Amino acid sequence: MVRDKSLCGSLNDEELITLNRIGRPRRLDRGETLVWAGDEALHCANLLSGVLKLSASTADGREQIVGLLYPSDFVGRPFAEEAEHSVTALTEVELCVFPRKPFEAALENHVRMERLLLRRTLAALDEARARMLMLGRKSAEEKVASFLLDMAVHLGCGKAAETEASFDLPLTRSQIADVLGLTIETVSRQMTKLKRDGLIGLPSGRQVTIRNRRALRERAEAAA
Amino acid sequence: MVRDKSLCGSLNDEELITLNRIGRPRRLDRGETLVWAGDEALHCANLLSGVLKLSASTADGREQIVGLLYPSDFVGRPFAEEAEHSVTALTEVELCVFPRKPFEAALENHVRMERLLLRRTLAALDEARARMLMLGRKSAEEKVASFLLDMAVHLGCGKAAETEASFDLPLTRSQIADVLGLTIETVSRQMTKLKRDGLIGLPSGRQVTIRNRRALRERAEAAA
DNA sequence: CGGGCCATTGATGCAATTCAACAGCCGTGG
DNA sequence: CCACGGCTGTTGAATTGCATCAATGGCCCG
Repeated sequence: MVRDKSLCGSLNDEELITLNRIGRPRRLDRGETLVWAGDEALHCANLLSGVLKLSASTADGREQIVGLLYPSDFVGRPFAEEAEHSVTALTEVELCVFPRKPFEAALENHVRMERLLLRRTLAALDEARARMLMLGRKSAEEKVASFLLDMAVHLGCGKAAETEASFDLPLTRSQIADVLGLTIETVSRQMTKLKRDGLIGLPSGRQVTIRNRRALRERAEAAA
Repeated sequence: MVRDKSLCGSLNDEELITLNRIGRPRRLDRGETLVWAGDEALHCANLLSGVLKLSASTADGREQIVGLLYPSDFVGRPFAEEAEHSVTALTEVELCVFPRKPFEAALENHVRMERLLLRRTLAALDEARARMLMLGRKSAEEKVASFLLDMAVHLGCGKAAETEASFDLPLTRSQIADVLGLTIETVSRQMTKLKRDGLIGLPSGRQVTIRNRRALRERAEAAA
């Protein structure tokens, strides 16, 4: 099913053979990191299952998560010698890893792959920019509300328009804070506020139930 | 000189002919906007001279500038029916505009153009993510210092390592605030602080002199 | 049972926003 | 020519949203 949307998917047989020749499966445990920012960029990959975080940090250790990757997402940065961001598993993760150089060569030889990657990169750029609006201009409450709605969508509890939805957050409070540019405490406080107001339920640590999607969307304000 | 780095540049003659057939020159005055967020995405373009801002805003009107475009940068979003961001001229601007559909067709037929666009998009994504770190994790002073250093680079006063550099900001204080996720007043205060401390000079409204690049870099903290 | 994590909650502090006043600059039109 | 209003930028005072500091409880695992 991942194959349908992934870079490997929607390739023809010949292209698939090429990719398979250079790709190797790999598993990561929760917390393991595949790439460290600043290291030589040796690999690209396709995410098959699980969730990855893409993070950057300041010289003095402040961290910002600059992207979350879900199954079928592309991992890595072709054409760069050095990795700009760290890539770390938030859950157990399965990848299909390609050494970067051969992968780049494959891109050159298979126009459809390159085309596909271009479209994904353009989409990723749109998403990054939407996040810039959130980081720069939203309040803590708006950030947390948007985040929860986002998670619901990505974890598959998205579409069911106005029914309740429950899911398990793959992130700790601290990681959520790093996504939103806040602190642990503020995230926690905003979540209990949303709970007090009946918009969400927090049965246990990582579990979230969206009780009133419409109202939550209102608190997320801003442009979708 | 723009041709050297632009999408049109580094194309061969046959490709150039194709582009020229579909592209038309266009001029924008300071403040004119080429594309409105939410409108149908009709055009792509190459920026020949001047500076453009790319901006997003919340439902209630808060604005965030999500990117600045300089000569030779690519403008627009191929393969999207609707524009996600507004594109507005910060200075007088010259563009080479392509209707989106024909441009997409040209991409399909000219692999090297597509390849070039992919690399640029990947670079833009890196830059957007660097900005996310800034928006989420830097203090007002760090933001302003980084911004000024950035501007120096983009306006060509960049390289001259440790000499003084002067330039004219193409942005008003309010626009700088929209880049940094701050308010006008905070930007103004931080700039006069940097001036008081002797790191920069502010001869007149829009003019800036970088007096001590090294110290300014220290205040910008974080990762470059 | 004890020691890590993780999350929540309260008290306090501070950086940035908000509200407000004012000065310089410019073009317009009396 | 100068008076005027609009726009940009600076500065001050008050306010506040979020960070910081600190304490506590739950949970898992050794």
